[in-house]
Amino acid sequence: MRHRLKDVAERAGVSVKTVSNVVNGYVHVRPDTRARVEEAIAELNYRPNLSARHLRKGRTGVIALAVPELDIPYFAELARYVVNAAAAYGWTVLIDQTGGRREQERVVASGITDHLIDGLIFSPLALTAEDLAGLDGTPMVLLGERVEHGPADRVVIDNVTAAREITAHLIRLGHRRIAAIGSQRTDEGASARLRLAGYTDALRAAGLDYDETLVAPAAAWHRADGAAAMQGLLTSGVRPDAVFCFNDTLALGALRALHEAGLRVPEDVAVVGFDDIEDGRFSIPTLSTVAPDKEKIAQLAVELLANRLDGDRTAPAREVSAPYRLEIRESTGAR
Amino acid sequence: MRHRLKDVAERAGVSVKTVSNVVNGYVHVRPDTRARVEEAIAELNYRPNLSARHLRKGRTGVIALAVPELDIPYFAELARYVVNAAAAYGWTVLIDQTGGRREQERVVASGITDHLIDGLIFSPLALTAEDLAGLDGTPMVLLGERVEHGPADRVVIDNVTAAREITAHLIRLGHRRIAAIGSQRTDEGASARLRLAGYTDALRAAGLDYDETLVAPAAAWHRADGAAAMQGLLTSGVRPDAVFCFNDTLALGALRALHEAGLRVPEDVAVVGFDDIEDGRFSIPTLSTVAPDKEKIAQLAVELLANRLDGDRTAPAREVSAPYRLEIRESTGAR
DNA sequence: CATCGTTTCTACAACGTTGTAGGCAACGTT
DNA sequence: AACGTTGCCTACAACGTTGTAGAAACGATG
Repeated sequence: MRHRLKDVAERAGVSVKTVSNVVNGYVHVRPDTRARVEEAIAELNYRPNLSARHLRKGRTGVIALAVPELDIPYFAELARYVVNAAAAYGWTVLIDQTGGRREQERVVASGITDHLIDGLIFSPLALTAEDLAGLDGTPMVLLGERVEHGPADRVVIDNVTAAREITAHLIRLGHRRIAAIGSQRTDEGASARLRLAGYTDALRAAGLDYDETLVAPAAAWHRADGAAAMQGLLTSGVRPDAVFCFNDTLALGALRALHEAGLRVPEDVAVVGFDDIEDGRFSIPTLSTVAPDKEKIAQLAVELLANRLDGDRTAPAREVSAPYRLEIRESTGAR
Repeated sequence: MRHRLKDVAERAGVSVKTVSNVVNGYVHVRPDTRARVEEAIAELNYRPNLSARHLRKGRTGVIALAVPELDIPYFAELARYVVNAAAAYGWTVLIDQTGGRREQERVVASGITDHLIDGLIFSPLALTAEDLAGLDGTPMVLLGERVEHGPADRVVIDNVTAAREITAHLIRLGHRRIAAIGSQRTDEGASARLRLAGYTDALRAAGLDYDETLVAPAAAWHRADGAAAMQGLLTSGVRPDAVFCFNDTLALGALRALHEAGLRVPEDVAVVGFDDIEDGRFSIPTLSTVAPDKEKIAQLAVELLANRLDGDRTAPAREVSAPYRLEIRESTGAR
């Protein structure tokens, strides 16, 4: 069924290599020969065998994107942009789901896949710098702050400043008892640590006290965790006038919990999130948030990977920063 | 850096093939030889080259999942389940995003990828049965009703009955002017056609008139389209007492538009969706919906593909049906 | 002791592709 | 006329793996 270079070659009456040259756009092929070969290719519906090509060339044209969970909207949206950015290089993207488990992340990083892919864009949750240290193999670009001084290129956003700014926005609106949802005790969650730091920075700058009872942890950052954390705050008697959730899904859960408690947003409690997922543009109320430029993040990641693939693989790791902006919507009083 | 069978063989003092036999769990290898080989494998951190293996065996252990858009929550959730179901077979999933464009879907189906993957699970939006007809190549499982009598295995849910049931639920609650959002004029959108049929069936069964002005088209099925369609209905003066949206994102958009128009849900207008995405479990109000068993859909799809890969590739196409249930929440009055 | 079957291992070829080296014309230059 | 250059093409080997065929060692059987 499937045809090979050899079949095309026989049909066109040339050598296998000449067909290969036509397929690869090699210049020195006579126009009539090229035409004959192309005709044969079309007739047989020939398509190159990528595995064989890879085996020979060492390149597949496939990169992997590894994220904790695909049904977290932030990662789904990011995946979309990565796929698009990679398409500009003619690459296909293989998407891997690690579940945020360290073991699975290690498997992905150390490359169960690494003979199949040219490079890896990786958003780790649980992996440590040591896990990454001993890796030979596949060029890698890390997303986020989880691995701070690892051996690989990274794309980050300035979490501390962004968190400070969105908290300052709440303070500017007159809020004084500002809760934070999403802190994490474990070593995991570098983002959590940085966003918490930005939050406390903003409080300090405004002369407000840091009140530990206003800070609620969240094991994962799903809607259910946000709802539970908000409920926890309310039933424990603390009565915040604003809440900074460390991502949008937490915030959507918090909105829900506030609604169930009969509190109005933003009149009784203002809410902000982080990530700018699409849900937040249609929720009731719409959600004020930090909007990282996901398209840019994806482009930068793909670009770093491309440079690494074509260039010096032993060059020192680079770190680039992607922009963000504040997106003020109804949940902090905009209308 | 990367080691080959040959390196392991030299280190263990055996032939290349013996190492291959150990790697593949061949029985007739003396225990001490096996131990020596395994030691060498561990020391060199050997991992087989998948491309080479594929070239030789014709199998990669990689399947592809092609969906229109990853940041449509339904597909993201489905992708998660497919990845998990595939893991049970030791398969990796490559995720492809077609954008729902026919050209791109055709490329995917006819297999730009098809030398790299063993099989394809495909959720087409725009593809026709003819596009699929002439395909040699890769075993394929289709999701949904888009291609009705194609040459490939399919997993479907009974859209007509499900739509009829959720509409009947609205009628049972006393609603009489029930709008529908999501119809599509073009040939695309088999789901739209079937869900519309279920809707009209339910009206007819209850002796209600079909009122064309209550049916709003939606080009795509995003939140923004749902909001626009709902707004359109309201400004055109029709005043429904309930809305059946053909998927949940449309419904979330409709909720938003109703909110902006000052209408309460469910008191003034009841709303139902279709898909049971996570957002609908936390939206305000929470969303009544048809909940297809996504995990089951994924499992069935992977299973069909496995049968096709291991079994008779020319056997007639099979079609299996996945269950669903109604999930009644606040948007139709539950509390 | 000869024969046979089983276990354990090896050599070789092949999967489909492309890089390298080289050959043969045709051309322009001395 | 001899030479080098260029354009076009081919033959061969190699990428890392596994299936096939068969060799060598061993024990069991008659």
